[in-house]
Amino acid sequence: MTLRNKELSKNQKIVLDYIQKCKKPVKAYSILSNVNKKGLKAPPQVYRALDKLIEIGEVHKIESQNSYIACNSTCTSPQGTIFSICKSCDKTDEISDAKLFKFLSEVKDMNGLSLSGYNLELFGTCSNCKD
Amino acid sequence: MTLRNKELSKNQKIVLDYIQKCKKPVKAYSILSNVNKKGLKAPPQVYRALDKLIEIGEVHKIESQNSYIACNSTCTSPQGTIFSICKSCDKTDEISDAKLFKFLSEVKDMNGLSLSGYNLELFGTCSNCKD
DNA sequence: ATTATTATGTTATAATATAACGCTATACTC
DNA sequence: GAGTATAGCGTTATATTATAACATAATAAT
Ligand SMILES: [Zn+2]
Ligand SMILES: [Zn+2]
Ligand SMILES: [Zn+2]
Ligand SMILES: [Zn+2]
Repeated sequence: MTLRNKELSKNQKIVLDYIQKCKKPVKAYSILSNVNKKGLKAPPQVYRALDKLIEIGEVHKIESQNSYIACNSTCTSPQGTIFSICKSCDKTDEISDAKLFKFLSEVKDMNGLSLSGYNLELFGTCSNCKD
Repeated sequence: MTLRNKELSKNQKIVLDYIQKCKKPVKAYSILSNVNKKGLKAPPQVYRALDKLIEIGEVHKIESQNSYIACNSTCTSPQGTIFSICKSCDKTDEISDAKLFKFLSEVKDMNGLSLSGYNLELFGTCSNCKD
């Protein structure tokens, strides 16, 4: 049983289900208010679920937006993530460009740093907003 | 007169001076308490200065840490930033690897996104912490 | 000089995230 | 299966990060 397929707890399932239904990244307090009817009443319940889901790679945090998005399953490891983010409409996609992954993963001993992970956020305008 | 060399206001100078003195990224409220004696008394004064300094490229935000660091002057544009971050001691360096810059800047029309900027945060262990 | 723009000082509040505590469920191990 | 370790839950309170709003002052542009 991989980390990823590990049995999730009740709250973890509820939070993951909700995030997966969302097209766009969602904020923690928005998750909270949307799963309120499922019994989650306070921030720690959401944040604890998020911590676990992020740890096992089912969810990623979009750092520049303080928001959370479900992994699209194409990322090979939770340690390396790449996102394209539309500054106009917030459309956000996890990118699985092999060349980019390879390039970043091969950044060895950059500045004396022995690399264990990375996060790349690409900003721009999506095709829908371009017109 | 370039954007970068523009005359700064009093509060902007105070905040930039302080950030430049710091070896590591600093938090907004830490800046606030450290420039208190210079007359900045409330968060908006710091955040407004930060907004401007970030806009002109003198300061960058380390998104994963909610902290701020002075530009080391090697980055060509405020729109593309790369940092190496030690997870053990928070040592953070702005990286100016030409190949990496070039590679990222050439990510054209990734996922339909027309790129206007990016931020890459590399995590790992610095040489001091490696032992 | 008039006007537009930018910055300031201040109070209050919003938004994001964690500490701490007592309790419960589950897994492990002997 | 009893004992014990680990992970999760529910709850209250609080810490941390950031912005809204408003009145005033300084600076730049016409
Ligand atoms: Zn992923
Ligand atoms: Zn868009
Ligand atoms: Zn820079
Ligand atoms: Zn270190």
